[in-house]
Amino acid sequence: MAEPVSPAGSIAESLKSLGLTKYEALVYVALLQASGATATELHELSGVPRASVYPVLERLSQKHLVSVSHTTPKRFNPVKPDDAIDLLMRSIETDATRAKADLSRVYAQSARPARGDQELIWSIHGDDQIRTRLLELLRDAQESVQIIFYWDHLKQELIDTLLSLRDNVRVDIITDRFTAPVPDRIHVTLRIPPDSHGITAGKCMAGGVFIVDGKQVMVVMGSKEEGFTALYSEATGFIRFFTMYWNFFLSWFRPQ
Amino acid sequence: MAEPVSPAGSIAESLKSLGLTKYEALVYVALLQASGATATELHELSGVPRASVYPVLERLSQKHLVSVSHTTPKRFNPVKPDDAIDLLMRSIETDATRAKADLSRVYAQSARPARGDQELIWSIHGDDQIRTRLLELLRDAQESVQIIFYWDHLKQELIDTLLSLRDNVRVDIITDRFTAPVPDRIHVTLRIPPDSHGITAGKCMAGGVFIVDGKQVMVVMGSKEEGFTALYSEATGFIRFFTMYWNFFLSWFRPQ
DNA sequence: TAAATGTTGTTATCACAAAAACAACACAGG
DNA sequence: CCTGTGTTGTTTTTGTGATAACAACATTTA
Repeated sequence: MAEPVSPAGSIAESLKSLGLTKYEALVYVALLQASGATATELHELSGVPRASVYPVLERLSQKHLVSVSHTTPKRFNPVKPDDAIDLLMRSIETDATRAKADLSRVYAQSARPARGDQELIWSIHGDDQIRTRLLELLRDAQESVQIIFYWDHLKQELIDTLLSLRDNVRVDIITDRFTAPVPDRIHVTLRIPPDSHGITAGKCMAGGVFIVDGKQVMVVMGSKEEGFTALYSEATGFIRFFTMYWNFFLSWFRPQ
Repeated sequence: MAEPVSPAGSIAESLKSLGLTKYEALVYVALLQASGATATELHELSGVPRASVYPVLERLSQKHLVSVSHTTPKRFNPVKPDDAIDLLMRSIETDATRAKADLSRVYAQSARPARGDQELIWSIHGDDQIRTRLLELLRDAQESVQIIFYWDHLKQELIDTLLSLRDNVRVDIITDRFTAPVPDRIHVTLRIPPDSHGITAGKCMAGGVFIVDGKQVMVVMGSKEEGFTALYSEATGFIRFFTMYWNFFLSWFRPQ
């Protein structure tokens, strides 16, 4: 008996992040399958204890997700799922925009001193966050950008950003392959890393080193499976290490 | 000392509906005011117990809302609030669309028998839900629409819906005033209800009765303050009662 | 140098509230 | 009578909130 791709449990998970509890989700899903059902029917269909069905439906009613009949036994009708989810989303969006406004105000007001990033190494998690910070970093380049690039994603976005730099910013890229057409602005050097050490820089591995103006370094590590982690630093030791690493790559491995 | 319009507590409320806990919200807000702070500083700024700051920041890091330094003491940096909230919203939206798809499939698949609404009276809560169901109801009118209308909102939307009906559907409205220009299609009768019984049908009260084809009735009650409640029924007794009510209004009160 | 002090990061423990799960009861209708 | 409904409690569980204690390390002080 093949389970549907999204069994009730999975749906419940999605609904929970919209502010519903497990029981609320289960009962609502059950009610969709049996509009006009009684509390007992919903209990049987959803597996929720019968006594719990009543308070749960009360909450769902207050959230405007079900309507209730005035008969005995009480019968219940679900709000159409599209309307229901739009309703929940709208409520969340309201909070989101308010939060965004408030937080931005707080963030802008806070005196952010030219902070002592100089000696620190920062961990950044989350693909989006890494992408944002990376492009931000590259956009601010004044003199040079040095890149070691074994990262499948981000090709086009990266190039676009690099091309938007001022003309006097020198851009060097070391990579194993570069499928996209490469404008003249960007100096590309092909280098194959040694795959003798077990893991090839294939699909399972990805990463990159980005050195900006010889003053800022961002290192991206990870794989598609586990997600990415990035390190960012302006610490001199950190920069020295990865500049050396970059030169090492440039001179050591065989050109393609 | 005047509190800002949105103190930290209020912001925390908004953030909670985006999936953060109280502590996560407090620490994040504190961190916005002091980028690059240490755990102890955040403890002092946010009021969150120092020991709790570490797991909280760990969770925030997993949610990609902060980056962490590798120094001792650890220092933390917030993701910019716009990016952070966009990130949270995108995650929720993903769940929402998946839930919508799944639920719609469930809802469509469920054999919805020509359900025995006939003897039931349904309670509907929530302004949006009431509006949706009401317009839905009116759109399906085949022969006649009878309305008692003491409801300030919904004027234009209501008229638009009524005008979209087929020509042979007779539309009668009883109301105390009708500010909008009334097309010929709609027969409007002005009746002032007795205001002797205490409450006038003024701003504090609002309501309406909608009888469709003499077979479906929706009654909307409530006030702007407490929100609205609606009753819907196809029960013959219910319909008889409100049809009588309608005729009563039409014949009893003095014309304006 | 050695003891005292303070800070950081970590762990364990407890309190508390909401949700989940179960038991019991009054009551209506057949 | 019995069945099923609606309601009321009570217990268990879970996640969060809150406090205390501890080891590791650095700093100060005698």
